[in-house]
Amino acid sequence: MVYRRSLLMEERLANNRDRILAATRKLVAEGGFREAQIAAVAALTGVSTGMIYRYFSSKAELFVEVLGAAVGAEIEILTEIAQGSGSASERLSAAVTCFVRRALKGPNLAYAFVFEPVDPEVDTARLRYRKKFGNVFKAILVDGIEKGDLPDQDPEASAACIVGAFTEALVGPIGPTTRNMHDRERLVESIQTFCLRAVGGAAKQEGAAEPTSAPALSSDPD
Amino acid sequence: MVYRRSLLMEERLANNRDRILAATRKLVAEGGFREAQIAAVAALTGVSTGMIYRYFSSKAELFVEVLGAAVGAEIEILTEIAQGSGSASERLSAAVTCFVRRALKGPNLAYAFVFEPVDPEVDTARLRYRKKFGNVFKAILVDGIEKGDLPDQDPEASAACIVGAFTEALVGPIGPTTRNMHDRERLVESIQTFCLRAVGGAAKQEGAAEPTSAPALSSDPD
DNA sequence: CAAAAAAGTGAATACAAATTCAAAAATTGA
DNA sequence: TCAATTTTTGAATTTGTATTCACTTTTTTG
Repeated sequence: MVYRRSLLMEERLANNRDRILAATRKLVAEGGFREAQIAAVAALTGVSTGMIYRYFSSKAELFVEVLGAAVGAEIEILTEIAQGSGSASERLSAAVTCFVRRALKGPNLAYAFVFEPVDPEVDTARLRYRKKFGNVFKAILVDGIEKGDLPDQDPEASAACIVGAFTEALVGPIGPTTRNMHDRERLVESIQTFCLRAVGGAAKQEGAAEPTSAPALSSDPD
Repeated sequence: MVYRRSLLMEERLANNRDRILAATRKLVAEGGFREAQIAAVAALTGVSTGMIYRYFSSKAELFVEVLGAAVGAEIEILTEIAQGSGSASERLSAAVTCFVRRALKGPNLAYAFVFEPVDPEVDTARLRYRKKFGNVFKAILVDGIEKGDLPDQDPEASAACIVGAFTEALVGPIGPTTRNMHDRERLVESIQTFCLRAVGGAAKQEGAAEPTSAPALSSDPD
């Protein structure tokens, strides 16, 4: 053989993959999964449609990976908060606030990731991810209940409720509507209070934790 | 003209329409919107595909109508509870419990109506309906806040949170999983407690209201 | 019954997008 | 530069349904 993948080529391939992912992510952020057709992704990436299939075996796989990356980043941030110091109530407040704020910053992407209908395969993945979000909250709850910080309750159910609560409260605002900052913060607070009270936590504690790590639910990952 | 629609024919037409709706509903209940293709609906109804288009201008319209009917029935039941006597807390508990129980009875249909991805037109309708559910709860909250029964809060946001909470908590159980009665009732209670506490309501009051009207979130509307 | 009109049929068509694949371009090492 | 090999291309194919429409059947009334 006279051809063996050079290092340079190796790099380019990896680079291509990343560019495809980035393009998909951007399209999803702008117009939801709906707008991220293979042809569009290819065009934005600057390659042919066939190329996409060299890197991803199907559109669903591509989507799942994009979804997974974005969600993974969020989970990481939340997990950090969940494992931080402070009472369960404080951590819960911080986590909810953090998630909601970030979602409001990248509304389209958040909508796509949380709600937008795609195909079954992607939806299955989404369900898994939602569950993951739930687990972060569940951990906080379990800890709080154990320490007597929170009243006894089914942490599984409560965690699901929490995820559902802020998620649904976001659907409206998350749409094309561009709310102003004031409204947003008000919403953040409403949701936070709701969730905290829901699990029987102590009254809120403003200005807790909340690391300001890299944005992930906004279109440009700079 | 030598032909004018007789009363009998009029009836048959209306009957056909209903049968199409019923067939669609049944298919959705069994396999989600996914399984309710025009061909399948036609077959189950016992008519040709072309017939469907005599009664509904598109599949989306058919779906929206099915969705609307089912949701409308639920809304009616909830509204009755919301307008009933009793404290806001009691009515809220009753409404949540009622919805969750009914959803658990017809899991597939509930899933389809609450979550299953279809097409944009249907999804838009679904959003509207979700909002409607929210409004029922909002009414209870506003009333409760006014009467000093519940602490001050943004009823809009809280209502959305409530809908999101029980909805999300249902997703898991709503799947193919067939939980037993005990688990179910436990879930119902967890959700109810969560929601009630979330809005700052008084501790629950077992066995309140809950009219046992006709089932609607179960496949057969007998 | 016969003609007029509507209801009903279902094979053919339209369609939108994902996926493939034969050919073209690019890369590599001698 | 050349031959071997891989990467890339994008038009053609596939796929799965929704939708249409020319035709058949039924209904109605004179």
